[in-house]
Amino acid sequence: MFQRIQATIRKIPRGKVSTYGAIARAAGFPGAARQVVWALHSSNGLPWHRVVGAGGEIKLQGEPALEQKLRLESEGVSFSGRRVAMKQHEFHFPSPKRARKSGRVQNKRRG
DNA sequence: GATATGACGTCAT
DNA sequence: CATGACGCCATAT
Repeated sequence: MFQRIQATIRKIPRGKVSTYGAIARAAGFPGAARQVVWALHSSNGLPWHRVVGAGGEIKLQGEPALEQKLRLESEGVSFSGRRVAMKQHEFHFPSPKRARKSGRVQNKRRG
């Protein structure tokens, strides 16, 4: 479980951020945003600072909140007041769509 | 099993 | 935008 979530969090590249819900979904646990938190609590080498709340809002408080903002800015992430510029840094996880190995296109329907 | 907790998300006021 | 309420799920006691 956490292993899956942690792996998902690690996929977040630098200069990008994601939300608890999105991570949970990408990990395969829609609605398990709280579990993402637990995964973060696990003292691992996870890029926790790249995880923010819905709308790019930093859910931390006090010093940790400042730390995350500092770390993100250090990666080139811009802020809109006290929130992350999601429109520029929201990381979209790769959809689990069956990848076509031979560059084969999917059944394209006449449009 | 029940209760309490937690870096959440969404809706209603 | 701020506050209140509910839903969600694993963990700890």
